[in-house]
Formats: sequence, C-alpha cells, structure tokens
Amino acid sequence: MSKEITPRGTDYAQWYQDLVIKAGLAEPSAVRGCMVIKPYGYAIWEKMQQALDRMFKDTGHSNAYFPLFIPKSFFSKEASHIKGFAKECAVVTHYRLKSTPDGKGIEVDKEAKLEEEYIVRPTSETIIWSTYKGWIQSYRDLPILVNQWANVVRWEMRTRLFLRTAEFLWQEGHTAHATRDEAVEETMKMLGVYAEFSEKFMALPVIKGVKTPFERFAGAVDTYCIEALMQDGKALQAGTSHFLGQNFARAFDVKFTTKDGTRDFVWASSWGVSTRLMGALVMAHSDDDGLVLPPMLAPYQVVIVPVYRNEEQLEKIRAYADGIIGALKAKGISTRFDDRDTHKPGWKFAEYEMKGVPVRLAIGPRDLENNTVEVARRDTREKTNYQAVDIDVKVTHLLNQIQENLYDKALDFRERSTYHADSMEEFEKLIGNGGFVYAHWDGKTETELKIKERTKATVRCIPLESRREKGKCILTGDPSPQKVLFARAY
RNA sequence: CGGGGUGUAGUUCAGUCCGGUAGAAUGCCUGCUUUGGGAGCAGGAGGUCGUCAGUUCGAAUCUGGCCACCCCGACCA
Repeated sequence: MSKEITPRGTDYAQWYQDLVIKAGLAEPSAVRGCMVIKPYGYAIWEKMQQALDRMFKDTGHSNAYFPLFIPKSFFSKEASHIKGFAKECAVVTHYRLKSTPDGKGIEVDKEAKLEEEYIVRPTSETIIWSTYKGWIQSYRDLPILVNQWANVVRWEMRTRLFLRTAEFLWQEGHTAHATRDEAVEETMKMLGVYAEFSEKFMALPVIKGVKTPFERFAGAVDTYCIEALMQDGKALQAGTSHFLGQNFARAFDVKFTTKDGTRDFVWASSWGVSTRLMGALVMAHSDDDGLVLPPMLAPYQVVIVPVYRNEEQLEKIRAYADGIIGALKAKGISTRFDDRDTHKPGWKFAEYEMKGVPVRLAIGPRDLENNTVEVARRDTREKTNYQAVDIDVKVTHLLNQIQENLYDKALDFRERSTYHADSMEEFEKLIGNGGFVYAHWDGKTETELKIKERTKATVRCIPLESRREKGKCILTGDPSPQKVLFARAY
C-alpha cells in the first residue's frame, strides 16, 4: 500500500506533521519538545546555512562561538530582556551525578550544587555583550561584525516540528558599532539579506516591516522582520533583525572612546533565522503528494531512476545514464542515480515525490532505443519525453523554471490572499478566511490586544514599503498614519 | 500551564463496556515470478499490551498513582 499523508484540505496541521515525518525531515525524539532532524532534513538545513553563511561573509561578517551556558546574573542585567525570556529558560543547577544508595540507578549529587546557576542560552546577547566589554576600548575596535551558528533552548509548552521546538538551531548575528546610524544601517542591511535569501533561495516572497512594541524583541529598541504567508493563510515570521540601541552596552557597561576623546556607549544590532525556516519552506510550496523543494535548496536537484528487467539491461542504462550524469554534474547540478535493486521504479517515483526532488529522470529500454529521457517536474507534475541531446542545458533551464514558478505561485497566492479592511466588521469577515489584511491601527498596544482577543489576529508588522496613507483605526477611530499588516500567525 | 484525547507487533489500529492462552492490516525476512506509477503468490520472524501498585484463582481488560505523546487554548522564532 502507498505511504500517504493527510490531505491539506482535511487537516492542515496533520498534513504538515505527516509530511515532515514521511519526507524524512524530522521526527519527535525521546526528549520532550525536542526533535531529531533526520539526514534529509538536515541536508536542506545545510543548504540554507551555506547560502546564508556566504551572504553573511559577503557583507563583512565572521563566525565565532560563545558558550551554551549563561551565568544567571548576566541574564538579569537587562530588565526587559529577562522579562521576555524568564518563563522559558532551562537552568543548570548541579554538575555531578552519583549512584543511588541501592546501586541500581543514578541521581543528582546534591553536594555538587553550582554556586551560581547557569541558564541554557535562549539567545546570546548577554554572554556576548559581557564578552564585547573586553574587546572594545576605542572607536578603532569597531565595528564588530560577528555571527554564530548555534543551538538555543526555549522551554516551550507546546511544540511542533521545526515551527516551535524546545531546542532549535539558528544563527545569531551580534554587531557593535560606534554610531546609532551605523547600527541602524546594519539592522536594515541584514533584514535585506534575509528577504533576499527567502525570495531567491526559498522562493518565498516576504513583507519587510517593523514590529509593534508589543511584538518587539525583549531588549530591542526596534525589531524588524520578514513575514511570509503560508498556504493555510497564516503568517509566519521568517527572520528578525533588531536594532538594540545602547541597551545591552548600558547593561554590561560597554563604552568606547570616540575620535574626539569623549566616552559613549556602543550601539548594537542582532539578527537571526532558525530551523523554523524549514517549516516555512514546507508550508510554502508542498502539496498533498509530499514536499516540493525549490531547486536552490534541494539536497539533490535531479534523481535518475533506471527502469530495467534484468542485470544486462541495467548495465546498458547505467552506461547511458553515466553520460547524462557527467553532463549534469559539469553544469553544477546535484544528481542522484538511484540504481538500488531493493525498490521498484514506481516505488521510487512516489518516494522522490514525497521528498520533493525537483526533477526526476526515468531511463528505460525505450529510451535507449529512441535516445530519449522521461523528464518529470515535481512542481507541476508534468511528464515529458526529451531527446537526450543537450539534456544538461534543458535540465538547467527546467530547474530555473521550477525555481521561478515556485516563487511566482507563492507570490500569486499571497496577492490573492491579501485584503484591505476599512472597518472592524469588514476586518472580522476577512480575517476569518486567513491571509494578510491591511488595516488602520491607532498605534496603541491596548487596541492591538483588543483586536487580537476579538479576532485572534495580530499586527504582523508595520510594512516598510507601503504607502503612508492616513486614516482612522478600525477599532477606535483614532488617527492612524498608515495601514499595518494583520494576520493570524504561527 | 488549563481543557480534551490516546498509549496493544516497526507503523496504523481492533480487542477493554461484560476479566479466562495476543489479533488484523501494513511493514520486515526468505523463495519464485516481476520491474515505464508505491507488484503478485507462498512461507516466516516479530508484542514483559506505556509504567508502578492494588483487586482477583486469573488483568491488555477493573481501581488508583505516575509517565509519555497528540489536539485545542494561553506563551513564543
């Protein structure tokens, strides 16, 4: 029988979970709230990492690594920061185990209590700024442009594979600057990097914006974000970039001497994307048959499946395929030739569709006779017979087409799912169907919360690139400088 | 953390009400036939029924505690 997943229309959340598990991306682990990222899922994450890391290096950043454990006292130095994270921190209190008196088990050695407890990092601003204090004396030491790839822990109540897990992987950039303008510029630059990555690699259009005070990162002056729309009409924050002002410099007393000899606190930014992007990737393009991957992030872009009756035929196909594989690899296309005898072609077709491989080539006896290849593209499910000549050029073109098509489809979906509401009645009607809804808001947290309570929708961001048309708040009627972006969100 | 649900073979589940030797499908293994869309037939292996205690001659089944997972809410990247 076939390996099936729940259709999106039946139960979107179940579809997502089935897909993540059956495509071999990740699975729940023995540890509450933590997942195992499986090789195929991790391969996609590695592709993301490679692309992002290249972009970070190209914008002048270097990688470094800071400790997993953060002394509790560091954590409490920035008041709003601790308030934001306190409820979800794992705490290390002891450093040794011992055998239980009956010798059968093991228990915490109460004697080995830490003088000061450690927090398992939920983010690294505090440990990094306590370190930067020692690195920075003068404007000559600035800027510091550092990124780290790391795991962090946020003790979430309810978890979902990739979208929200107690432990997740991410990168966090932490930069230090001599001026406010420079730190703001850095914040915006990295927001741009994330938007470019999302659109170019993930084929996922995003809205750039600034968060409301309510949604702002704990400890930031301003939080910027990119917001994407998933197929079920819910919004997902795909990346954040924070202008931290001098908040952490003040908290950790990081001052520098300026050119003209005065002393000032250092200006900061931080920015991150996480394995949550994997969830965004799945929910952006995939269908009821499984994952659909954009070629730019597919662990292998092309899979070749031989169709044969006997060993002799397989050898002929292998020879025929070798030429094609060589040509594809020369074009930089990652290709897998699946000649496993343990599974039949039909099984493999279904399996690679589940795994979202963008292009599948099937080669059988008929192709050897006619000098053809059967080409199937995952995004549209089209199957065509190509002449084998110049197959590398054709596949290159096809991969580009698929990448573009996925972006266009996602953009088209977002546009069809974006609405404007000029009254609360209109808003409530629209928001129920999912999608982005632009509406006027008076800028007050109180209003935002009331709208959330009534509709479950939140202000995703105040878009950076929308027209500044004045109007009246849909709830209070108070003046509003521009429409903001509302949605129900992950 | 609140409400609801579920724990039985690798997986999905039946059996639980009404206690009496552990079941199906699928997957797995072997052989033969197959191979252009998740193959067919035959044979085979596989479970201290989440866990701990209690009731009983006897517990997957009844009682209680604990644990885990899933769904819905509150919180979050």
